[in-house]
Amino acid sequence: MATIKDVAERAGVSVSTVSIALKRDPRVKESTRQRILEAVQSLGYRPNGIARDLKMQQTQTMAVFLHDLGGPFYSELVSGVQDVALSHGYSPIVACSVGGKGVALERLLAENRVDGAIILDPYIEEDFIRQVAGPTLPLVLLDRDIEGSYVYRVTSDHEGGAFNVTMHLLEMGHRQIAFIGGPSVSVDGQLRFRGFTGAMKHFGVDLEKRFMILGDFTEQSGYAAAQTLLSQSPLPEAIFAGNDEMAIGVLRAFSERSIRVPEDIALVGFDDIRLTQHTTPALTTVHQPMYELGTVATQILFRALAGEETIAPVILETRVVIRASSGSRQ
Amino acid sequence: MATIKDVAERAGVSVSTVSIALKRDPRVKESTRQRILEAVQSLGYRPNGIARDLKMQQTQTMAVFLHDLGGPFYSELVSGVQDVALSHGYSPIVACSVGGKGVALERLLAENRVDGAIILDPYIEEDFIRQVAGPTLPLVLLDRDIEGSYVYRVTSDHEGGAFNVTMHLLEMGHRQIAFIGGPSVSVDGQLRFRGFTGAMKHFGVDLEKRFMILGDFTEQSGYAAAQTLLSQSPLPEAIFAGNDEMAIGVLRAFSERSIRVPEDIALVGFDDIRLTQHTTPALTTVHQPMYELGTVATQILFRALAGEETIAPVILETRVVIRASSGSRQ
DNA sequence: ATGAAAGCGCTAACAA
DNA sequence: TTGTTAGCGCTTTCAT
Repeated sequence: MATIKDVAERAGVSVSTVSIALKRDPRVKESTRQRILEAVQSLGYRPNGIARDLKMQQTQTMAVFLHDLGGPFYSELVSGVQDVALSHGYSPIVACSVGGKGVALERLLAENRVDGAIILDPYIEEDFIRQVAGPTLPLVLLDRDIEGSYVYRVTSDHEGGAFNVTMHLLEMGHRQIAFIGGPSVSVDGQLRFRGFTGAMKHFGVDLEKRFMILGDFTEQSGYAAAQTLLSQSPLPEAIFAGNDEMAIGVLRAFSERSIRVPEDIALVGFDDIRLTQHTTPALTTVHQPMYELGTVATQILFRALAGEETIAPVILETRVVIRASSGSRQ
Repeated sequence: MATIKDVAERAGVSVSTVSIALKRDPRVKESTRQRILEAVQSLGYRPNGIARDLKMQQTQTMAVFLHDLGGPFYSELVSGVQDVALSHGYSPIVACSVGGKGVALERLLAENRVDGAIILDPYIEEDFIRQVAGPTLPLVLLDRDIEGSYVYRVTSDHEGGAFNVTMHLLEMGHRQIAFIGGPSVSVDGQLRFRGFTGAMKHFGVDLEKRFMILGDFTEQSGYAAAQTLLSQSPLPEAIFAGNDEMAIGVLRAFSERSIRVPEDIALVGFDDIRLTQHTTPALTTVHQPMYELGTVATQILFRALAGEETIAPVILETRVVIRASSGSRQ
């Protein structure tokens, strides 16, 4: 691999001349620039980014950490990030935080290989985040509730969305409503539950303990939750699944037992993943503005990078999407 | 940010001692190691990965380039990559190759910021790939047909899969079969077309020009293709959409016009994305082993990194998944 | 068991 | 307009 030194020798100039010539600095004469360019060409020289990063003490790179890439709307989030990052001359890279005790986390965050990061992963430990964040590494957390310096927050209005979709069920006349929750670490799961209970209280409806089931946001766990519900009749009149994945699991369990949605029981989810439009019946759910989440988070990251220290947490609006699964008003 | 030098001073030893002590080298006495560890602790020292990368001339990091992260089965691919990479002490990072003329591409590949990469993107230019690949940067291409040194190839058997699923349609008695192709740059699209024509020829069925339509693998283009077909009756007896996305577009167009699948017309896709199980009717398609694609590609990358120069291209088996959309044999 | 010193490839202040 | 030089933070011989 040719280095800048090789180019300098070949062109008969010093390294510094090559360095500045390559950034089209007008200080270097056009004729020498040409010679340098030829040397670059013939040697197949490409600058070593790592050396530059070390010298410059920054990488122009930011990371997005996702718990698993499979998440159904991550692509939109990442587009949002990418659009903003590129406009600042940054390239975003995406890494999964799972696997091998977070090798990628260590390597990218703890070892300074990126200038900042956006994190959407309930499982990354709070201590680690606090430790690693700093003036040279601002961190924007999505759907987390951690305070700390150089730690910023953006979230969707999970509570509001859950409140509204629960109100929708209540307005449809349902009272016996089951809730299938997410894993306890997930703040968004907790907020959705708060929204649910809030609406129930608002309508003066008591919660039934046996209708509160814990899942883990997987289709599997939705399926299991439906089994649990089925084993202890009578069924509730409606189910609010903490996310669409679990709602789809419920749907599968019900279709196996020929229980009709929404005729026998209404069902709503949360997230508005693409699949919800294609299930039978199509699923009523709550839409999160994922693209915007990405852009807003990235904008905050750049403000932090620019030196702004305190930035208020941002909460983005969600929107109830009514489809067939919650029944039709007659 | 504290550096190794700060730690050395604080602990009253030399930089080199700190360096080796930190990798638990037995040469350094336990008592000094303790002192060093304390210094690390109190200064909050974390090694600078970039400096190490520069010195070591490698990053222990590999990249996966995807055209867009949204791709429905990328997550499985990435899991496969991750599992193998981690076992080699590497962390994979994922980057989108689109946007801003491939800033990420430049930065990660051309500037040595990763030790190797896996590329799944028909749009990245062949020249760039050839130029950038080298002994210090092996590249594994998925679904591409580029020869070059330090360029390796893995692909699913698109042609075989397409052949088989077309045979399935033919065996169901269909003869007038339309094909909706992918964008011309995509080798996999071409191979699927080859498989299709191969099966048609095998059955001695002539292709009708008006039934060959070009799409671009988006749902949109499938919808448009269906419109085209509808505008020039009679309809074919079956449609082979080059991928599931387009098949879903076709389905949408047909449902709007109340054309029944498979009663009025049979339909098959390709890829076996998750959605195909949930469409109405469920979609017959061809399954690609995405996880395996990831593991195999990564293994090849590490063989190349270990010095193996010529590695034969690998082709992985695909499998026809028969569901309702292709009709039932009576 | 520890330290001194060179150097990875680049940039930028300062000199000439 | 170009060259000299120092140094980014680390690892690693080679001395001691």
